[in-house]
Amino acid sequence: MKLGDGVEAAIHCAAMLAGVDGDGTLPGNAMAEAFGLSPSYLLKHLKALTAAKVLESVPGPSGGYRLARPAEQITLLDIVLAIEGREPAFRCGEIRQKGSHALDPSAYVKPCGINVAMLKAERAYRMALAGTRLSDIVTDFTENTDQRIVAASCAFVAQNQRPQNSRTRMKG
Amino acid sequence: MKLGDGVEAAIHCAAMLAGVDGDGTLPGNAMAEAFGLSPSYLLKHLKALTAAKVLESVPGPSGGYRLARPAEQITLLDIVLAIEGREPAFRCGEIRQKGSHALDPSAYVKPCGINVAMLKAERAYRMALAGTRLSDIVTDFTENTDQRIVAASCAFVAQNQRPQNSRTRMKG
DNA sequence: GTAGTGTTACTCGGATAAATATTGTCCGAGTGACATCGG
DNA sequence: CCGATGTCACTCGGACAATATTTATCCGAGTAACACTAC
Repeated sequence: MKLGDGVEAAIHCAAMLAGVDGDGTLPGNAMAEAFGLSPSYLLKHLKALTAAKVLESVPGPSGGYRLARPAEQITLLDIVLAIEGREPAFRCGEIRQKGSHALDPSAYVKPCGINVAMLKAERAYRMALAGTRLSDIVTDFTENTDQRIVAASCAFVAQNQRPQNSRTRMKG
Repeated sequence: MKLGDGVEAAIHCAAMLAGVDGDGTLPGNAMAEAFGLSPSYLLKHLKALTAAKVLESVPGPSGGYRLARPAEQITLLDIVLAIEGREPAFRCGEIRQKGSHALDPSAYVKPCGINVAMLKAERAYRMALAGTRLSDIVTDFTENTDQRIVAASCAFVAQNQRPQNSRTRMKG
């Protein structure tokens, strides 16, 4: 029951990407530096988010990552599933029919009650994650966070974002 | 986000232990054989359950394991926490202040909103687990399972349980 | 026949290897920007 | 001065090690039953 460490990084990056203007992008390298992570490792997770259609990637200079859809349409569940995989945490190994006194397979047509209970709990977990949109995270961040952090984050985004439409970045 | 494989075994064992008479015990060896698991490995998890006060262990011949309290007072959450550990799956590494442009620590007094959201979801998960008692599992098992399985399980328990009060087991 | 005693076999408990998943790193493919060259 | 072109640097993407966690195993400590002996 240990959630991968990359989930935290993924959500932070997604929240930061929600702050870029228009369809501009933010390089993974900049985000890694912003959060003190090894760039190569963060790329691994950003790649997973891209494969899950949560982010879009733009190659080449002035490339980077961008949200694949508005922050209102991205939930924490999307991000968690993209990083941790879509299959449930509890996988029933059907050990009830693995024992030495196994019965005829026809006896095991009904699902294992333990599996049902565990999956029910996990469904509650996913429901709670699905109920939190990325835009909620951003709103809560801008409202209930020390304004120094908000200002610093906005400044960082403004300085590192790469506009995509016919404009080059200004340096320094 | 992968739940340990021992959780399934632990719940099955606990449900089986709920079927022993009085304060009789069931050896871990028998349960391992019943579910086709390696005995030495199952002992590890049973030990964890014992340390968490979910089970009680009786050493010596005619010893074994027994529920530490009635099945109505044991929830799936107790078992899961005993096996997987009590700390939450999502651990906030506070990467927001690990970056290169870290601010004064006084800016980070308010908790990270992402951490709050994740912990809220996990609380929902634990609430669902806490809402399912071991007695519910047993009831659902006896009512909504093929009676061949129920009969086989009861027979196995009756044959392998060790009465604890001044009576020795009858063999064969 | 009954009580005491020593042995034995069975139990759980902790410490120790193997396997797997996660974490971390590196190198290669692709692309747009920049400088250079020609008109 | 303007446009085309070649080079370059920066990006993401996938393949490759190191570490941590989980899984599996073995051996030792403890205890109650059993057999034996003495009374």
